[in-house]
Amino acid sequence: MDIKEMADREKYTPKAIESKWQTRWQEDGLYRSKVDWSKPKHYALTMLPYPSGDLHIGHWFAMTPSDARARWMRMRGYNVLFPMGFDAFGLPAENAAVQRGVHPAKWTWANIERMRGQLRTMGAMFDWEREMVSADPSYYRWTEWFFKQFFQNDLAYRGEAMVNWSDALQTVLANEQVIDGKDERLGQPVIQKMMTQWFFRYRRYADEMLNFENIDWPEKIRAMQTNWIGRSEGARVTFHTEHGHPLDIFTTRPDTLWGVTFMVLAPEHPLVQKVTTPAQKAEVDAYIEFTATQTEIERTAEGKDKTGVFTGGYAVNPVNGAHVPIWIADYVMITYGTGAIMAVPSGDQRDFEFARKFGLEIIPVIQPEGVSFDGATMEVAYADAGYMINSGEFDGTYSNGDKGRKNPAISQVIDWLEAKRYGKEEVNYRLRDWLISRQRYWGSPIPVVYTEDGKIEAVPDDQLPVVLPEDIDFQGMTGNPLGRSPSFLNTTDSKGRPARRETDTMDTFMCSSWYHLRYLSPHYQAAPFDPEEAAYWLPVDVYTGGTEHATMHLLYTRWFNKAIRDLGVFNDAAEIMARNGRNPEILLDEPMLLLRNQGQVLGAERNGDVVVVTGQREGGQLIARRIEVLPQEDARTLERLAAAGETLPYPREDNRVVGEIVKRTENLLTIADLTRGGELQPVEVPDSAQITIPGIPGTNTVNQLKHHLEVQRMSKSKGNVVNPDDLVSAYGADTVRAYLMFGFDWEKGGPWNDDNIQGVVRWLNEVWDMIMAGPVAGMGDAEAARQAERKVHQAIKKVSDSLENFSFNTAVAALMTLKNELRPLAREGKLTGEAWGEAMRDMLLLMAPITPHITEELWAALGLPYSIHQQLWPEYDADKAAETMTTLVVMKNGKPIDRVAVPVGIGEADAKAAALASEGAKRVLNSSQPQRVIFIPGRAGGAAGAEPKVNIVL
RNA sequence: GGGGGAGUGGCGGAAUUGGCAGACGCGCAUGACUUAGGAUCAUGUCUCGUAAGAGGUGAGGGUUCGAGUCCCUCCUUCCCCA
Repeated sequence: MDIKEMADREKYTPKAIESKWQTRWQEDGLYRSKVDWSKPKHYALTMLPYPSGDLHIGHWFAMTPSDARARWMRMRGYNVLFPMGFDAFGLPAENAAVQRGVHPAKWTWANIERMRGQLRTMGAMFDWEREMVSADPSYYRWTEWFFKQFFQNDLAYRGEAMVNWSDALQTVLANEQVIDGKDERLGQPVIQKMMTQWFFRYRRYADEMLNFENIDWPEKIRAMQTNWIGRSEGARVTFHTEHGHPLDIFTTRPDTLWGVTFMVLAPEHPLVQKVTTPAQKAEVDAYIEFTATQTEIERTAEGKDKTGVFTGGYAVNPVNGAHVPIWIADYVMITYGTGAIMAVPSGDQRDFEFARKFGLEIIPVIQPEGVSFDGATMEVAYADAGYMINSGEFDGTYSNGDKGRKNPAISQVIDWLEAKRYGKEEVNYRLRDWLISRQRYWGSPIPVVYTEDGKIEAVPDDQLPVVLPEDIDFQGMTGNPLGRSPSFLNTTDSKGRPARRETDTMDTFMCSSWYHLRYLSPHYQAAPFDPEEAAYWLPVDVYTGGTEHATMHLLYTRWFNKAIRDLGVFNDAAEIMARNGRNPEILLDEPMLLLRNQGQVLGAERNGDVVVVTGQREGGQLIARRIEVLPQEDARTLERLAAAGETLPYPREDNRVVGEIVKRTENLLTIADLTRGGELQPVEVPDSAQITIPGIPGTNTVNQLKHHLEVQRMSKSKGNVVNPDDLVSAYGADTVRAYLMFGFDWEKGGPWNDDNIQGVVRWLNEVWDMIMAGPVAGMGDAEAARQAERKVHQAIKKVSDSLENFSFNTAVAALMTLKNELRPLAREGKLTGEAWGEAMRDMLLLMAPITPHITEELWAALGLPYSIHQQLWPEYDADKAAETMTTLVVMKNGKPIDRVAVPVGIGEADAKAAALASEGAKRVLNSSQPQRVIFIPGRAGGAAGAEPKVNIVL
């Protein structure tokens, strides 16, 4: 080995060591996870990626901290399962086929291959032998099987429904996939269409899904799911038309029934034709036609102008016999409740606005004490607590503003309605059944056939999976691709007669609703999962991923789990569980016990140009004559001077503005003027203005001026994508991992920032140098050894607590602090070889989950036995972490005024005496007597703020 | 309009039960070593003040010996739902 090589060896070169250890770990099966009932299990799961072709920095941000935590659990003695796979069905593959002529399967598998390689560079402890790919027939065989289970047990049905149809995607979408009337993928308009589709009985588990008692999920997700399910308690009440047709409505406010002054039907309501009078018919028909062009969002937007048409018909209110006009209006949805509402304008703002617009009567029925409402003069609806009025025998009953039976007025009215048979108590949900049909190719087939006589038959189990055909031409075709494959389409039914296959495929959320089960035994043939594995590993202990799945994946997967539990799919596993002393009653109700969401890494912020604008004042704004963009260095210098409050080379002048462009709208610039303390200044740029930009010769235009960009999602078109591969080759995986954990609040995320990574680079270099330098010969010092031990144990506590709480940034900070503490001790030769070795050893162990490669390399360099990742987490010892001396903080009225060194655990009397004797106390007391002296004892652990305090109250 | 977050230095961000606000890091400043420095090392770095000291966590009020943390009012902002 020559000198250069030796020098290189002494430097930390991640590239050399990372692939070496990754290969070794894989060869040794270091991360294989096997059932072992003698050890406690821990199933850590992070949401699987869609194989779009390239790993994104967001994947690293989601996965590597989860990996660190899984590794930490493993070091604590848990048998950890941390699998990875691919959510491989979906539209992008099909789009690639259409656009580039690549078969979706080919495109998908090539991407998977590429992403596997990228995932490996993370150095995560994924057990690749448990990998699953949802587009693999060995996987979707069981997706189909689950569909059959649902189909055969009345959880899946074919139904006619108004669906969201995307012309751009040529398929229907679930409500969750439609945002503001547009599809969430392309942002193209979605229209309403009546179609026959496959549904799952999503509502069947609505109430159970509202219960989060036994799971630790973020408040935010629970709120979103609760909101999405939208349970409302109330009553169904039957009105009748004047012709005697029953007309059911659902209301959450039966206590306001006496205030009904009109009814509103959805334009699609079947009774509309029956109640419409000949005189109104033309107007009604025209309105119905108009409504059909509106999206649901447009129809229900709260601020919008109310529209509607009188049908000419009347309904009879059962509670008081009143005849009220029947209207139709687009804000009533045929899909919600009964498609008809009773309108109580005095108690509902939308009804109120409608009534005012069309001159309908308003009758107040709930009135707070001390107020007297008059329907003719009310200005807004009143929906809060009050006493019932104008309500017959219920007058004077108190309605407390609550919903459902918690409101005594509602409760009494419901009982009364039921006794009189006018209506009955009912619960309604916003949640609609799960629409799973997609008119696409690249998804799991729906294993049913249509017989000649129009019956639906499930494909027998021994014929599963129904495999996607290969002979599809994707280019230039519209409509459902499977319908174009005769080999697929034509089949036979159970009696051997010709039959036609279902050509819809399943929503990919179906695939991702059970992937955590397939990881348990991806090669198992007899069932979707091996009950022996399930009994041990289930449920998922920690699930991490993004909030964007709150009402979709995370709600679907809960539904799926409950449905298959009730179908007995878990029965064998439950039995084995019980035999091993685990309680299946609770453990199999929910798929994931604990959920945590990471935030999003956003594109880097971009600075705007710093400009010097001269021109003429006109009113508040400057009309530019000349705009000069400053070169980068000058701009930075200027900003630095301004930040430091120093004199700028440009004094403040009325006809000049100097600063960064923070916004530009057409020809109007907004500039944070440095000569005016950053105050925002509007600057108008006429075409005649002379603009100079360094490096761009010739005439420049206002369009070339760069304004400060908002922090935003990374995307190729915005040119702000951070490529993890580039980062890894520049810094190494350990640095990227540690930086992602250190530089952000993990649950929050934030804009990417290149500069801050330097801190992590220095940290790892210093750790490397410190250990490679070996112990420095010197006099071993007992106090120094004690100090090293103390700092190590304080770090054990801090790092453990941080990882436990997903507070990855403070875990890294604690490790950096430990390095800072140990380094002078090591360098000055104050530690014996033994004390040094112990401290380095523990420091590496604490770092191992976060930076697995460098720690493995240094572990080996210390001559310790392979592998560091099979070692136990150092045990925290509070005695060893304890300090002997601490700082007593002397305060005056809660503000620190002095500090005194005192022994840890100082008693109240001693502390007070020491405090009163301090210089600071003498000064503030000035020989007067304090009113009160309060002692706050120190806390254990050596954390900040744990010191004892004495507060002197003057 | 309803629900859930968030607001702390130039920046990313810390701060168990109310108990030294600004850990850790970036950046910056000064110095050292260098042919050189976008390397490394040392020191400093909330604001005002030469200092003693005073002030300080979006604004205002309250509870408390003591509030970033609890309560009330308001402002800004992000997300979800309508």
